[in-house]
Amino acid sequence: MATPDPARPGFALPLLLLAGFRTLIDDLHAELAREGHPELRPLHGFVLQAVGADGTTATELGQRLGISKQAAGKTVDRLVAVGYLERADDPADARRRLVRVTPRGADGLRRSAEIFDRLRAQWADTLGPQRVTAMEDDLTTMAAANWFRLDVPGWFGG
Amino acid sequence: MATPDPARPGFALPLLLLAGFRTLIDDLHAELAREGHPELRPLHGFVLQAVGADGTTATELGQRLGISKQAAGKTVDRLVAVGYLERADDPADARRRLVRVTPRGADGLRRSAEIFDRLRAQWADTLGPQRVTAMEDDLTTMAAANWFRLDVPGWFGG
DNA sequence: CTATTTCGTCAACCACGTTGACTATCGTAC
DNA sequence: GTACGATAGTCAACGTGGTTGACGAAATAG
Repeated sequence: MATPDPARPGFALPLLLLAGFRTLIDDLHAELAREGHPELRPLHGFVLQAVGADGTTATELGQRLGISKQAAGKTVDRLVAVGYLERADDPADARRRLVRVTPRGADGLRRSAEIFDRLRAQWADTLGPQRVTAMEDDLTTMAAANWFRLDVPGWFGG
Repeated sequence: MATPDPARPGFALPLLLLAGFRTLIDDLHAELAREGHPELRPLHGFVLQAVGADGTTATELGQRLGISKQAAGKTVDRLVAVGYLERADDPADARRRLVRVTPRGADGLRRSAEIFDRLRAQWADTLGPQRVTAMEDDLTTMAAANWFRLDVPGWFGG
């Protein structure tokens, strides 16, 4: 299983995509930990990104991430507990609880983006810029429908 | 978040790799369900693959998958419950419980491989065979170290 | 004013992973 | 032949990230 089986070419591709993803994510978080964000877990970056600069609510966050509002609420709880998000009352609607990125969360987000840029540059150094662009273009073609879906029902606990 | 930000090229790559992986896995399991394997969950295929034709033990399976023997044992429990794996005593060592793929498990595995081959062929039809090969080669270069690691510590429940 | 919808939360549950502790068995060293 | 260390499997407790169902409080529509 550690090496591709030439008689089964199809099996290699999903594993390679997962391995590529994991490589980037692992490198990102190793570097984030070095830069003062050891608490930031892989999912958190995507959640912070989805909350955005304007803030949002748990229900809306769930819609953006493709998960239930309850799951979104629990994730927000964890991010609040580690200081990356904060909640505030909505003066215009007492049912809503606004979720906002804290300064620390914004710092983590900014560093994540910078680190991803550096990692992409590393890939471009090794493979050549046009190969990386080709990979992005091809994946966009084949996977556009799943681009924004972060939930993985049935995959990681469904 | 639904479209890549040109100012942040690095952010797109991991999301695209994840989306590509998910696309293949989702398509695989949609087709597997159609072919009589609705119970087969995404992780199961990798586990069956890791068990292999010769069978193994829970501890060895854990080592192959990079997870603890306890986690491997629980996963085997689930696969046994749905009929894809079976346990047997090792006549030569009463401590060991051999784990083997059942005929149904072998059928699922064979179909998975065939479906992956067809999906790869679809990608090759759309992108051109040399682009798919290039993607595989490039991912092998960048992600070889994570090729066989299926565990995602800190990612999906760590 | 009442009926409906929406937001957030609580509770129970599942999948998948962890660590620690424990039993039973094997292999070896004496 | 017995004592001992290493190994296989399991149990228990827990953490993370999901699910569905139920419910109260607040907004909105009639």
